[in-house]
Amino acid sequence: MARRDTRELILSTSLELFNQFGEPNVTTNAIADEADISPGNLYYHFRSKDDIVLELFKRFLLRFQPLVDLESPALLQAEDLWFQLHLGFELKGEFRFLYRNLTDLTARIPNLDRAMRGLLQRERQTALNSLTGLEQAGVAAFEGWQKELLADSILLSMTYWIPFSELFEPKGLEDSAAQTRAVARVLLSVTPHFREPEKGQFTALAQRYLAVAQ
Amino acid sequence: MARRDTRELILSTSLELFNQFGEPNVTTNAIADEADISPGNLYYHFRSKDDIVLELFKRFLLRFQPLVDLESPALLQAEDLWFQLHLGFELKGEFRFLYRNLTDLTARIPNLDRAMRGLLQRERQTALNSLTGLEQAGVAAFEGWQKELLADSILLSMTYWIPFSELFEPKGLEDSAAQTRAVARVLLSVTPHFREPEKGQFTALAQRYLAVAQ
DNA sequence: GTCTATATCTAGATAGAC
DNA sequence: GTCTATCTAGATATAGAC
Repeated sequence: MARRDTRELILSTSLELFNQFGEPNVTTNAIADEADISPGNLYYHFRSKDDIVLELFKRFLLRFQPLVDLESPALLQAEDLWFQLHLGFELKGEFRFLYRNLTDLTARIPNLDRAMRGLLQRERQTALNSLTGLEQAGVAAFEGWQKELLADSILLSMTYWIPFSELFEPKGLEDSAAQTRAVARVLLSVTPHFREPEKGQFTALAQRYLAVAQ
Repeated sequence: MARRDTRELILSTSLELFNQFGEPNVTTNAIADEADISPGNLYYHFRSKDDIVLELFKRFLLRFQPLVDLESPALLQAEDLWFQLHLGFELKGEFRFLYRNLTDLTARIPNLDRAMRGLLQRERQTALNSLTGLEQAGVAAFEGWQKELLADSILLSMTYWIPFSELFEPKGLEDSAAQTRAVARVLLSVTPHFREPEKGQFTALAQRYLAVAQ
């Protein structure tokens, strides 16, 4: 097999096993086994297990980056924001092993720690910008620290919704219903700050989201 | 040393190390070392490492239970609810290692999985009851699924606030400021649904909470 | 109850032939 | 590039003396 193909095979197999069983519970031997290659071959392509994790994280970041670094959020329509949100949840679902063991992974792999911290900061800023955009468009009004608090609360949802929902429905994250519910939830945490008529409109929209996902 | 004392020493040492370094990164040898006893002695008192984790969880549960199983939440004043909330966050901070590795711990230890699932369900119910209490007291009004969504969102905060905040301030959980902020956050996620004059009162109260914790 | 010494096992990782 | 065989380290856990 060509050099690149095996490398890709190892990555995709690892991702699958990590997501299914949790990264700490998947050995390099198990990966090699599942990919039908030898352990030695795996270590020809990757220097270490952490190296595989890091490469997967890079792939995740490459696809997530465009969603976080929005150009002019203030100009976006509210609908676009929910769409971005949905894409984000979907992508995180695809790499959900990263979010199940965040603390330990970042503690173990310094490069991942740095990158993840940066990512979270940018996500928070993006959330803030979006709220500001809604404010400037006259759709919503926030007083005092409400905006910052809401941004944190959204970030918490975006970061831990996946492991949280897995506590209740262990295999529920494969279908997209849980992700849809997550989006609706975030949506409904913001609508109380909307003014009419947008308040009623978006509350109804979120309710419909939720109903579909039941 | 008396039988009981050594056992307690092992438990308290384990809790300390688990909280500091994360349970997966603490070996039984390290525990024995820190407690100034031999590894063999440790295994005289506990059959396995999981046994230690489970016993610590039981201790946690014993103290947390009374906070969850409130008798008649509808009769409680709003102030009492925040106080309960605060106590809960404090207690979870004391056993924070449990909440950093929830997924892996529950995957590894079936007994813990069952108990934790039950606990989360009861917490959710308590949150719902409290919101219903506020509703019946005429303090707040919720439409549609807002109440259920808010309960989930509160439960998410109560479950993952600790690991989440550790991502930003790795050593921040030892002081109680982060816990106070967490309480204020939950508080402020509910106040938008309050009616006046309680709305203004509690928003102000939460802001003061936050200011103190900065 | 507590120790020292050690068994057992499993993970990550390497060496060298092909 | 890929394999087989093996090393090494470190973790859980046990045996048996005191």
